[in-house]
Amino acid sequence: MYDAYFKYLRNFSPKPLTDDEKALIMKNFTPFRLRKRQYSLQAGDICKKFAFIVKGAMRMYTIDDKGIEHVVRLGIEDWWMGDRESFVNLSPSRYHIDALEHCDLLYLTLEGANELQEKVPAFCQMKSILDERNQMANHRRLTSSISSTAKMRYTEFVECYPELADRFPQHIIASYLGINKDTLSRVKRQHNLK
Amino acid sequence: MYDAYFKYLRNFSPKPLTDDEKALIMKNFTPFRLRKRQYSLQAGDICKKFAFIVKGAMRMYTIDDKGIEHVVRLGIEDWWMGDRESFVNLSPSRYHIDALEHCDLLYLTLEGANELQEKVPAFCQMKSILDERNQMANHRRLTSSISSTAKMRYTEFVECYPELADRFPQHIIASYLGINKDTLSRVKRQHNLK
DNA sequence: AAAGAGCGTAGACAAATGTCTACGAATGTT
DNA sequence: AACATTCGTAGACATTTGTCTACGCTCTTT
Repeated sequence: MYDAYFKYLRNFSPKPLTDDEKALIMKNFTPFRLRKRQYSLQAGDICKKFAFIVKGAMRMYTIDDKGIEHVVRLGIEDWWMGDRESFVNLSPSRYHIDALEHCDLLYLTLEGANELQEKVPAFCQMKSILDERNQMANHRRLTSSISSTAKMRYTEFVECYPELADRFPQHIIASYLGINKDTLSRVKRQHNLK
Repeated sequence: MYDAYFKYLRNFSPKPLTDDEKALIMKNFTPFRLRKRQYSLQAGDICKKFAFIVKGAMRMYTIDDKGIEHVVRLGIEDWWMGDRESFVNLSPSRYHIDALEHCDLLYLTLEGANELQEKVPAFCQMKSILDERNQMANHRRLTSSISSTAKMRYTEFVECYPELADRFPQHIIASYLGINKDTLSRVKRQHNLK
């Protein structure tokens, strides 16, 4: 389990981890197996653990007044999943997180994250790089959501995240893109004809 | 000019600045007066300076293939304005930034930012808090853009940023919200009737 | 005062997207 | 094998949003 994370860390810092660092990581990451359809977080609860996805597929979403689900984030292997706002501020989350496939996770608490950030440079490095990337990705998603049609948004999504496009069911992707599942179906049909 | 920024910093760190710190800030921030309709950044250029707005109102936007402007960010007193991706990566920006009113700015270069981050704890503190906040604000904006109608988006916007709502012309706000200016006009009309 | 630019509003129409219902294929469950 | 569930597709229709044109108001500039 932990090897997946050690390997992942090498993407951010080429320097090999010391044994002490590995021990710290193993101490602070708790392996967890989340079964399909099981919740990792329920809206109203505080997000006390951030998940590193070793294997599987997850989503984070809200449910609005009309009972409609809106997918806010998707994640598969090597992605992180959690409600950052709730995690950092210890505030109740507005989001649900659940598994769309059986998942192998490594759970990290806030204290764990803080300790690793202090004592494991590679982790700190990872965090700051991810923060930057995340910020840019969100920004791009926002721009495209504001200025593009449904068809363009879907095309961009497939180009940008091909792994996600065939991993998640279509209605989930539609929700992620902020469009109706029927609309997405239509868009794909018209797209194929050209 | 600098006093505005010193005062602003106190929101992030109560500890008063030392004279050395003040000197460092004054060394790295360049005052600049940007007149109405003047550009601070043109798409294609590298964003070499980040602006702290002492006074005035600015916007950042793209122009798409059809020549339509899409406002990505708005800013007034005590806000920052710049294309972070371009600024950090020294990559050409896709955005324009200009002034909607006469502006008094404090310009900061990347080197300046790095020096301040190293040597002025209050600045570093400010940056990390702003990063967090910015991330959350973007996330909220994204969620609302994906899951809300035009009317709801406008209502949320007014609640969240009343200062912006009456400071910027309506067609700019419409663009910021990702809706047509005519649609926003309609939405407001219907809103007032209820 | 005159002319022009910027801005908000309005209405008619077009296009995009949402809603609803139904169906069939694939999959999982018993 | 029988059954229920999930998922994608399709078409008819409603609603929302965009497009275009026109008008009037305000402000600036001349």
